Amino acid sequence: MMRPTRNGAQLITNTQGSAPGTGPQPADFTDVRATNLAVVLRFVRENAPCSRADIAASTGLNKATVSSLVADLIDRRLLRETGLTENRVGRPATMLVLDGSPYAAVGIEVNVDYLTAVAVDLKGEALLSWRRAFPGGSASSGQAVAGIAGVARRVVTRMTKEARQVLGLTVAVPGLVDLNGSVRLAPNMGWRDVDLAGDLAKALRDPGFPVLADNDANLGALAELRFGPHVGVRDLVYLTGEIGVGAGLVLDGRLRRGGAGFSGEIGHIEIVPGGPPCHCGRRGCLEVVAGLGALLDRTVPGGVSPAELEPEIDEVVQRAEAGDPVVLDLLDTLAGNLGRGVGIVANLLNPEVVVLGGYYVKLAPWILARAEQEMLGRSLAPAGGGCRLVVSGLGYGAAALGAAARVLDSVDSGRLPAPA
Amino acid sequence: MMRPTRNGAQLITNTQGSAPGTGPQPADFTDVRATNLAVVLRFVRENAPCSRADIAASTGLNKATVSSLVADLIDRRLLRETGLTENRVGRPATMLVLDGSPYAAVGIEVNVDYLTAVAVDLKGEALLSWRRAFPGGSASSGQAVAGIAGVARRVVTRMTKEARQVLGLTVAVPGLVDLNGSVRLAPNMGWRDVDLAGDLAKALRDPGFPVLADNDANLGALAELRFGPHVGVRDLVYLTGEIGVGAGLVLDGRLRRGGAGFSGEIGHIEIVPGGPPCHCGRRGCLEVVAGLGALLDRTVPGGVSPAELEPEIDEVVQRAEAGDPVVLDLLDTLAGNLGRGVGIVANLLNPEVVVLGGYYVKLAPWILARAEQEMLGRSLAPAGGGCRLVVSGLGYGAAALGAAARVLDSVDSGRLPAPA
DNA sequence: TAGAGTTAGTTCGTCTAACGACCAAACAAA
DNA sequence: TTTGTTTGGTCGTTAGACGAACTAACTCTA
Repeated sequence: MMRPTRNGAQLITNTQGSAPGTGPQPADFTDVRATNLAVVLRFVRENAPCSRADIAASTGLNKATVSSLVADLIDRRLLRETGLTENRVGRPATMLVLDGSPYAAVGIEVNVDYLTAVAVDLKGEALLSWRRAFPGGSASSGQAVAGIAGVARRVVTRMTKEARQVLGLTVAVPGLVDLNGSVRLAPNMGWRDVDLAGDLAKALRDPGFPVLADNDANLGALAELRFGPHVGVRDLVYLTGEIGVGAGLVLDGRLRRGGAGFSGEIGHIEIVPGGPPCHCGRRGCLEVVAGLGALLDRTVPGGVSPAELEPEIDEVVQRAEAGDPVVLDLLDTLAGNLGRGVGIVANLLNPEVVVLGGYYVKLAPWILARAEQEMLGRSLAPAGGGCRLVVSGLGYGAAALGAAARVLDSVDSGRLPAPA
Repeated sequence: MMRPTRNGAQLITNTQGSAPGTGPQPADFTDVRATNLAVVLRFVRENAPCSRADIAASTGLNKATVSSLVADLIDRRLLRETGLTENRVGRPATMLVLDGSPYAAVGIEVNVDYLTAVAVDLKGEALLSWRRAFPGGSASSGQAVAGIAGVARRVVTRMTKEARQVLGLTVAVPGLVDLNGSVRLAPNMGWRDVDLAGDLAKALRDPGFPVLADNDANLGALAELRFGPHVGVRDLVYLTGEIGVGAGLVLDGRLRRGGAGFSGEIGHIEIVPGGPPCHCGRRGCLEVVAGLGALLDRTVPGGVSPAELEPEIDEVVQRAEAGDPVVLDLLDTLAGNLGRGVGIVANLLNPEVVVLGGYYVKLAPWILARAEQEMLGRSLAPAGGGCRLVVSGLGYGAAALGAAARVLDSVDSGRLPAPA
């Protein structure tokens, strides 16, 4: 059991949604309550099933306070009492778990050719997982928003039928998304200045829950943090492995989105000066020397179509498994370039973990070791500053899952649903 | 006057010094008090002189609460009442200012050839500024620590003579400093695994104030944030311009040190594959293509000695001013390479500002425009994602100043001296 | 089977500190 | 002088964490 770890020097800080430059906000008692409710909620999430006494002992909160907080969370239907402990000395404890049934968090990932929607309960367990073709690349942004809204409505209806209240909806987009959830630039989608979060909220007509949008890599990082095997990790970088390459940065336990929300654009860092041309107009970008487009261009005859990405990757995997020297060589080169990109991240940010997502997962057997070696060789800090390069276990749905995780994060940081 | 900006969703978060992975700490009333004391202190810092009524109106705190908080801060000798307002309708207000006299924050920067010590008061005004030769590169780490301790003792004695209490001491080191203030690697100093903060605290024999150590670029970033013209900026990157090049990262308003404390090592990112060899064993590092060593190697006959850096830079400046085409060409190349490094930072972190420090300041007329152009041309986000490249106005003492700022930051975030 | 011991959770009184309402003080303008 | 305005303090209220005492419900032991 954990020991109490109270610490005298704490400040109440606004954790989300505050305008930049407003400075720290003063605190009052409701903030104390919100903080402690969130502490208990998170403790139960990580330690369920557990008793009130466990919570008190581990958090350092007073037993009476914990009882009050738990009662509040039960009122809000966030926690639920389950059975009693048995065969133990002393009074049996009533165990607490997260209540999975009353709420849902919705995440949607849009991409050039497909759209993924997931809903999870408070525990993070999947309630729904749809994947369907979506003409994101060819439709106008207005049509795309309408399509997303349609899917969102259907998800919400489904959740309502299950008697669940939707706590929020987040959309993951491959592109630059500003801090207001407006897509400033999404080259693959052909979007520019689309107020996705706003338009979607309008299309859903005052949905009664927050609608947000963010970059797919950012949300992938959140998914790793919540659903991946990274207990206690506070500095993590997630790399998407699609046609493009993007990074999501979690530093000191929170997503860092940059001044305008455009952080993580690792794909257009120059890795090979004078290298192959990139659609962005420059040459040798990480994306063209370590993304999947270039790999497929050279292995699959007739060029790459986004809609056929998965079978084409499978073909690469098959040829690699068969020992095709051309493919193995290309993968080794890709791994080297990827490792150089990871090395940049390791030197600049010193994360504890860099997670490879997307199609990198399938290619991991042929690229992971080389990329890690390359990264370690380029890190100034001994042993890469403790940085590990690992493969995501979340599969393709990471961004959508992260979008849902974004909603749960918001709950975990104090935005609780009102009591009934 | 600012408008009240209370925000319902706040959490009390541990702001510093907590072990990683311990998760969020519960809050009690003392945290509310500490938070609000810090809010008032910071408000007065940024708006002095101001009245209690101003504070209440701008922060949204209750007038009665503000009065109580101000009384507390006056007890602690952090604030001081100054005169009354005149010629205004209504009762004249008693104005409040930071009390500059009772405290001092000490910062020391060590380098290969020199040592800088500064002390500032609560307002950030300089009380003392020493710069002296220091055989950091040639002495053993033990001798160096003893030397630093000697200087520190003299600074403390001086402050004590002025009847000031030292609130803390921070040492800036060019190298990898872990989260405990232990220097893991400082190639230029020839140090490895030197527990600088610990040894120094020991040498000062229970000094009664915290002794910390951190990387010079990190502390330079803090100096810019506090003393530079960057009001409201929450995402800032500072680049040191010495023989080596390091970065200090401020993201979302706080220094981000990475998982082990080794963030910001931009100097050993490969910028020119197959470029000139670097002392780290690799080639084409930013440090050798945009640092000052390479520049001086090619402009100053007979190689570079750290002790002669300043006059040698001056010679470069003179030759540039005279229009020496060789020097201008070298500076242009350096600027291009620097811009490529800044472009990486802009793409990955999307800061609002990148500040060039150290000797880059003197070279700015010949490198700033080119570097900025290069950065903008490499940023995926339009207009560099709003990133500006500017020159530091703080001069060479930035790291020492930042070390002192580190102490003030600690006060600003709630670690207040006890009342008398 | 009757304590004795142990653990869980509640009740109740205390205390901290923010808040709202009110009030006196001190000025300018009429 | 009167009126209005602004400042800053007092006082009672209130939210909510905390500590101690208490009850509940079990196991263990004699």
